[in-house]
Amino acid sequence: MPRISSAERRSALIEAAVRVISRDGIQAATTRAIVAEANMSLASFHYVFRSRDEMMRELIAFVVGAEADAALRSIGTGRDIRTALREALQTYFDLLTSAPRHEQVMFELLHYSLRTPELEDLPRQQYASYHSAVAALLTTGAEHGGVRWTRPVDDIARMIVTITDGVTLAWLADHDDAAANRVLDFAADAIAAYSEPLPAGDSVVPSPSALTRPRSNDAKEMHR
Amino acid sequence: MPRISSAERRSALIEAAVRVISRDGIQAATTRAIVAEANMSLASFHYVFRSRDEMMRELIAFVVGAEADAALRSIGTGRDIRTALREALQTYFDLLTSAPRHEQVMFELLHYSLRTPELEDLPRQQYASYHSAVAALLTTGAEHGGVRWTRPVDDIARMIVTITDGVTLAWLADHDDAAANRVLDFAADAIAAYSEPLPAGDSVVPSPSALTRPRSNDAKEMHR
DNA sequence: TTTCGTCTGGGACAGTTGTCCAACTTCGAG
DNA sequence: CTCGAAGTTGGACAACTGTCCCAGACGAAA
Repeated sequence: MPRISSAERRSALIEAAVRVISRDGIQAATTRAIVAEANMSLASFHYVFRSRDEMMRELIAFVVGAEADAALRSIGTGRDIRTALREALQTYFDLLTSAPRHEQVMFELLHYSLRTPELEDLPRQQYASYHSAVAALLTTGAEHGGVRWTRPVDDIARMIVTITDGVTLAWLADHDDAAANRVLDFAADAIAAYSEPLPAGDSVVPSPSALTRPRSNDAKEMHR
Repeated sequence: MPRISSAERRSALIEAAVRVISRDGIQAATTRAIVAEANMSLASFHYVFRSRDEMMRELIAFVVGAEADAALRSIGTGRDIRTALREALQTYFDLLTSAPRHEQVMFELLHYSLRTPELEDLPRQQYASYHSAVAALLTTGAEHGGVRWTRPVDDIARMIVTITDGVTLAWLADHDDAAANRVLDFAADAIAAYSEPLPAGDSVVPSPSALTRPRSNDAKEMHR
């Protein structure tokens, strides 16, 4: 087969492993299944990875990073903060229903990490990453909506991650779209209750223009 | 070894399997590990179970039933509904922190079922079981607190399961007791907001003015 | 006591797993 | 062109997996 640099092979194998795990579960992500998916020989695997665990570690870091990035792109465009929240949650839910396997993989990797001593520091980082991504989203959303949070953003971010995790699990189990949407309505109400209008003149962004501002360029440069 | 009836052997093996999974994860629950934990010979396994999958199916049913039972025993004793809710959530959280492996096993079994075609109907039943157990709890709690829910109990039950699942996952990942307690405070507030005093005078408890008042958490000391 | 269905245990089977090796091929620097 | 490093390969290894078979051992009915 073609001659490929070591670094390319690493990422090719990781991407192949992600496909295998999505399709058949983490249990099926054997070295042979992965190299078959990547159209490589078995020996290539241990040429670039010292062990399967080493590859798993890189895979998880890669996939968690991508997940946080995806979250950061889901800014709601609603006029008021409640609508913006609901739309962001809907964006996530649409993502879930259109690619359920992806979120399923996230959970499987989490539990795999929790059971693997060499990876036991990863779950903490994984959730810290989620929380800070959502917190950044909340801060941006509040500025756009001309409100401020009456609780620490970190706490509210954790509430949101809590709810999306819970909704995801239940939906993966019973695929009840309507029930999930009712829970998301509830969540948007409850979270929006922890916001209040900014005192006049105190705002960084003038309220009226924020309300009518087009949504185009906002999400880009906000990377924590 | 002693002569044991087929039924006894079944439950002994299932209990041994639960111990193995708790200790080492579902991927370590091999037939050999299970019979070793139960002090049996390997052949005994296939004498009472046609296959490992058949045992897994029984194990999940057994363990999910026990989980729903445990939920039903966690009725809050608070006078107002908000306090009762918070106490019930605290009971669950104490259970989680004192036996984290148990909830971890629940998730692992869920994901195992989702990936096993012959078991794919189990997750739906599992969550239906959780939801109805919590719904029963909510109905009892409302009667006890002299209130009624302003939304269908089934929806509220789903919200609660959503939140406990989410809190559990995050806590398993980062063991942040304080943050979890703040989320549970939030949940109790938000859920209690969907209750209202019974219209007639048949309420056992005087109208609680603190019903929907957000309350800061009186966090107990947390380790770390 | 004999019989017979129920239980037990050791061992075997074929398949899969992670890891490694020795041999082979390619390629660019000297 | 030479040569050594980098890349590639099929095959092997020992360990482990789920499952099965058969020779027994037990206990109650006959």
